[in-house]
Amino acid sequence: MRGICTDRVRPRQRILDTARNLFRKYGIKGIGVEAIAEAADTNKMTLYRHFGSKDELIAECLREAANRACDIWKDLEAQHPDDALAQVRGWVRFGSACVLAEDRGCDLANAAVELPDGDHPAKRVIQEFKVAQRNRLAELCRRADLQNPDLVSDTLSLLLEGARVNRQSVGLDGPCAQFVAAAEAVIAASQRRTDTVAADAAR
Amino acid sequence: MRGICTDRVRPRQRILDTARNLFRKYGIKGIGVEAIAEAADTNKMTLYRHFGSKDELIAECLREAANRACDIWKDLEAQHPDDALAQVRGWVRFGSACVLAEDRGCDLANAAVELPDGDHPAKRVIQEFKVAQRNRLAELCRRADLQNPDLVSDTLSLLLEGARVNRQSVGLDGPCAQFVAAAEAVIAASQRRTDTVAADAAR
DNA sequence: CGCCAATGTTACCGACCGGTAACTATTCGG
DNA sequence: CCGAATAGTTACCGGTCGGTAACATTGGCG
Repeated sequence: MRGICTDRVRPRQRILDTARNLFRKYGIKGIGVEAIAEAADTNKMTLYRHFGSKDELIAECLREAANRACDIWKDLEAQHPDDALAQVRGWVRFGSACVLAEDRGCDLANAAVELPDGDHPAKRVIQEFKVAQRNRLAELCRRADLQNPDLVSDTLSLLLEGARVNRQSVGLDGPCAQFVAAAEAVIAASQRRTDTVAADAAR
Repeated sequence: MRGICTDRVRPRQRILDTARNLFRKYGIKGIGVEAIAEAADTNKMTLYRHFGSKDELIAECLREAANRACDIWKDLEAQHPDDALAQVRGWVRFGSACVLAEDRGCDLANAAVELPDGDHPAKRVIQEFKVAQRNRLAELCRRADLQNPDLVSDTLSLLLEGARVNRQSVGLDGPCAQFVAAAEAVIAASQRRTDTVAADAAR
């Protein structure tokens, strides 16, 4: 018995992966620790030995999701080395892929909505992650020689955050379908200093 | 005893108002029906006689919130009669006021995040509301003679949705602080056909 | 007044919640 | 091969959840 091939990973990691999926599927408050443990082919005691409480499990899940999400920046640099503008455009396309692929939005943002309690251990994780992402994108926009880089990066952040949350309300046919077009227009409008780019951006 | 002056409203309305506040404060899944009934100076039975279930109470709350939110359009028309562009700008300022005033974002969008279950009676309410808002704003942008009115309205929608959800993760100092600037820039960029406005929009 | 509908009260249901205790079985490194 | 750490099992705790039954109380209206 037991799962077919999941046995090579230790319970701690199985629990984290399973919890992340179930939180996405049912909402953080919509799934209990026992169900998580069972779905991870283990038991409640082991879960509580690794994470002291459900709240800590939540926080650890988000920490992992945040680390995973931070890999973008390396990927972008790898795909477009020394081309900050192409990296900004890559960020947009990556964001679009997230919107299209995931029926649920950003785990961190969703958790912030689901956990209004300001003292929750997850809140610190969420805030630090979002601030870090914001700074990274702003830096990228600066290196891409865009006008008003801080305004552009915050605009792009808001567009993506809006697209990911709006998809959960309206679906794929809603405003989120315009995310790429909106983002590209913003980028184009703030790079007017170079001369030839305005034309292809209008398309 | 009893509340000081709340007795003039019938229990049904008291329950709706109280539920809306408590859902905001603790999250939909974070508060129980008994607590809602007691906070509304009534009891669980009365609640269940008016709304058949917690899920129906949630849906009814959102229906009311949606109706309340629809009053904007009349207000905008009243404040800037026959000036669609001013109404678009008014929409932006109203959105900004929401972001600044409420620590929690749009009740409907939050509910969509908190209730991943696709069969929940609230889902239909949320979707219809968001679609209606989108159409209204798009129509306004069309009447304001903006270029690409559909793209502009969706961009503005995404910006506001992003600002309201991002505020819950990062707080008021995050990207949401740039909502007005971002929105104004988008509007300005899409009204280049008239000649004099570009200057004041640059500020 | 007397009737009826709306409300309030109390007690209860089964299910599940997050969390713990005590004990056993497994694994793995020295 | 032994000992220690890790993992699994079972049973349990008090509390809360959404939801219901039966009955008592109120209040408005003909």
